[in-house]
Amino acid sequence: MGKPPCCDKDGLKKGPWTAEEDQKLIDYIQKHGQGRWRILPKNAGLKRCGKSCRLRWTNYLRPDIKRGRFSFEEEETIIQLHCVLGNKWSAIAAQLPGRTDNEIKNYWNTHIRKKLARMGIDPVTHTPRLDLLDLSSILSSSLYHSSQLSLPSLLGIGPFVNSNIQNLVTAFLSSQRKTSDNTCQYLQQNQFDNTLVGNHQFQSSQPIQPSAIYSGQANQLHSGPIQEIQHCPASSTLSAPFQSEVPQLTRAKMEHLSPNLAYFSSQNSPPNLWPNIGERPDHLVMGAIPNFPEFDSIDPNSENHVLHSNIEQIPDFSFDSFITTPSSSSTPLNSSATTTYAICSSTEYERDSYCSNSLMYNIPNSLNASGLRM
DNA sequence: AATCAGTGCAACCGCCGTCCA
DNA sequence: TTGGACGGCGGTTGCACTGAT
Repeated sequence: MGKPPCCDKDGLKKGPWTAEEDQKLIDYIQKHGQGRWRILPKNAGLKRCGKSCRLRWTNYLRPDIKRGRFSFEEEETIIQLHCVLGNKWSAIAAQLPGRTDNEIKNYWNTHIRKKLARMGIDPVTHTPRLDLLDLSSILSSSLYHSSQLSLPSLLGIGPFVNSNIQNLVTAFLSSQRKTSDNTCQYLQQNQFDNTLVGNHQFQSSQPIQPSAIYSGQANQLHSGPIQEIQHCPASSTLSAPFQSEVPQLTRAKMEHLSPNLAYFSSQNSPPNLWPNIGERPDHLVMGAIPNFPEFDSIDPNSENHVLHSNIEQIPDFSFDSFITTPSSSSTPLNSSATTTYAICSSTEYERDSYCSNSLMYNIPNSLNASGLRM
């Protein structure tokens, strides 16, 4: 089936590379540069296929590769980006200088995924496993009787993604629906606002247990600063099919974000996409469409690097694309999954127990100080 | 000391998109 | 327009290593 592997050609070696082969490859690339992988092995005197040479170079021999254990911040970045991008390892790797997509992929599969699974979090959706939770009643109640439903939490990413990721999602949703209903726009703006305000609450008070979100307390989480929305019937905001799928909402298909996020990789000094939550930028006021995705300017005077964009430039996203398949998991949400999040420590053991701050509602200062990250 | 299961990671595989003649 | 070359990507495999028994 299909064309045979390139390495099946006679005489081509497979398997681990020897030091001699490595040196030949390094010497050749230093002399001639990379590329032209098809002819490289022949010219370099290697009995390898070009593809193997390219992989060896990009994943191992490249001089700018950072080896060794992933740092805490790198791990956080991976988790957060994966929450948005999914298995777009190359896009994630673009945000982690010196790390290859292969390395990140391996790290995810061997470390992070297992940790999340241990915690009862679906590593695919980044949400607690909801199988036994009757969210439909929660959500239908929220949709029809409350204006305080947080769209990010509805999407199932709220508790695990910092405010900017939530903003990205909200912005996309806003852009998708902005032309359909002015009153909906009003709602979306409030949702966006709520995200910020809500996170401020989180930061200034105790972290909210994710279990609160998923046990029907979501309405309480955003109480207070949130204004009542009187004019936007749920049906105009969420289509009927959407409502019908609400209990299965798990992960926003944010592959669409990749082109936009890829923008960051072209920057030498990536802007901080994860500003301090809770300190709402002045110009992100009611009535302002959330800025996304061009990120054409960064407020240099603010610790909160505000991302500007022109909403009109957002590509045509299908709202349906944000509604994805249900969780693949069948494990019910358990109590351990909801208590671990609040624990935060720097010890190795606890790190392995997955006390990543990325799972907290309040993003630590260290995250900002790291200069992250996209 | 021997065995075995679990883990981590480099390397491979197959598919896909882009480029260009 | 078409098809081959090329490179990138995500998924998977295989093996070396490690720790438990």
